[in-house]
Amino acid sequence: MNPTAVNTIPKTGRKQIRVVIAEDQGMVLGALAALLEIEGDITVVARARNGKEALRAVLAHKPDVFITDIEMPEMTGLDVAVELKRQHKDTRVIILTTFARAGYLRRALDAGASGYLLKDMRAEELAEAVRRVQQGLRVIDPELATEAWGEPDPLTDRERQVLRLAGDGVTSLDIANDLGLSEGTIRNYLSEAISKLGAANRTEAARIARAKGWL
Amino acid sequence: MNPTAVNTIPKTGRKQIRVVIAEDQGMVLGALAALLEIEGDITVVARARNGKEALRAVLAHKPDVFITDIEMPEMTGLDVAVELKRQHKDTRVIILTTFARAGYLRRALDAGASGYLLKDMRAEELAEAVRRVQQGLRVIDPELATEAWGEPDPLTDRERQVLRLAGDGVTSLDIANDLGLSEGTIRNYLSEAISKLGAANRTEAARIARAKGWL
DNA sequence: CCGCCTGTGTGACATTTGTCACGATCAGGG
DNA sequence: CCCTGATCGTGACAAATGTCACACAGGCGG
Repeated sequence: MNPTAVNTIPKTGRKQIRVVIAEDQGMVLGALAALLEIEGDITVVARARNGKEALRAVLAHKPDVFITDIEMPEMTGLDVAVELKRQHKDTRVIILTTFARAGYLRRALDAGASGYLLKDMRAEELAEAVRRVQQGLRVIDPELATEAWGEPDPLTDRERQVLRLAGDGVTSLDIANDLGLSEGTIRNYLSEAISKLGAANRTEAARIARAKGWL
Repeated sequence: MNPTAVNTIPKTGRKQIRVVIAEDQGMVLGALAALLEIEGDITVVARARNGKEALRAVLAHKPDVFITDIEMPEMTGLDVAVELKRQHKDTRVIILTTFARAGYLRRALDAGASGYLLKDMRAEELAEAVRRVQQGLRVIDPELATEAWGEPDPLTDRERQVLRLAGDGVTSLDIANDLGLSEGTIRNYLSEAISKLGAANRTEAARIARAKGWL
């Protein structure tokens, strides 16, 4: 069974598209590389298993396209994108992630990413997206593109920070000591966050915020 | 050992190893298939994106090896393995998952799985594992193999059930109504679970239990 | 300069949560 | 038949949590 064997684009004709891939799960990283390599017109010049490694690889190889996961050790894929933008590198960035969260997409676009794909799209679409992006087009998952215009994150930085800890079961008092604030203040932040998110308590609030990609 | 059995397997010489893959993320599914196909001695005869589809595919194609994710729609990879065992099918099962949880491994072995691999292993190891498993060997992630013999799940069914809800932010009273019990009873279960897990509160307890794969 | 928002803090109060001690029932194993 | 463990319950108490009202600082836009 070889559905990907044939494709519209000539495999050998023009110059190769050079790609760097970053993904923390080794199995997925290797598999994605294999997937792109069999396309013929795409070459994977480097692989990275965390954000810092990825940044180094992109700076060193100056690929046409950089494909990256978001949640990685050391540095987030979004952080890497931001850094590349800051340095005015012209490598195009494709975010490839599990999470269909409006918050992530928004941050990705702010970071100048050219693509935002979900891992549960069809595998064939990845190579196609690489070609499109290399030509200067944008490739955004269609469902997300609309949903993203939904609700912006209502939380302030402090509220987010406090809620993240509370959601892991850290106690108000411990959070206060961690951040050098008073316990009452922490309770106020949590109360605010709970009401903004329409939750019944800190745990539910954290769950909601996480689901929306705000944490 | 049989003289015809070769250690270093020639990529083309022998008969192909027939494989079915199940994985809900299309991108990963396609990529894994590509990864195995380039090995030459492995053929992916079918792909599935959920548990039921996977079960049908295995029954229809009777492959040598069945590679499956755990967390999938419709039916868990573990459920599929259990069902195959129940029907005395001799397809070998490899569980391929993100989660290094002792609880999952234990259940996988109970379900008669021949392999338990983590997605963050090196990609090359997958094909090798397929070959080993087809020869009747077991392939278990080494770190897990030891850790799994560590702690068994200390929670009772009720405690697990209650903790799962509490971890999502459901209130003691609501849980009580849900399950038709008294609120005090719920608090007792939670208190027990918290102390068994060495946590400071329900939220942390849920986090710990989830991390261990007990929820 | 005047609001307005965020960040920070206090104090008071009601509710929820966590702990303990104590029972009762029921099933299964030795 | 007795012991054990899981299940379910009550009552009481201490601690954590959630809500409100109020206050004061700094910054930013109008």
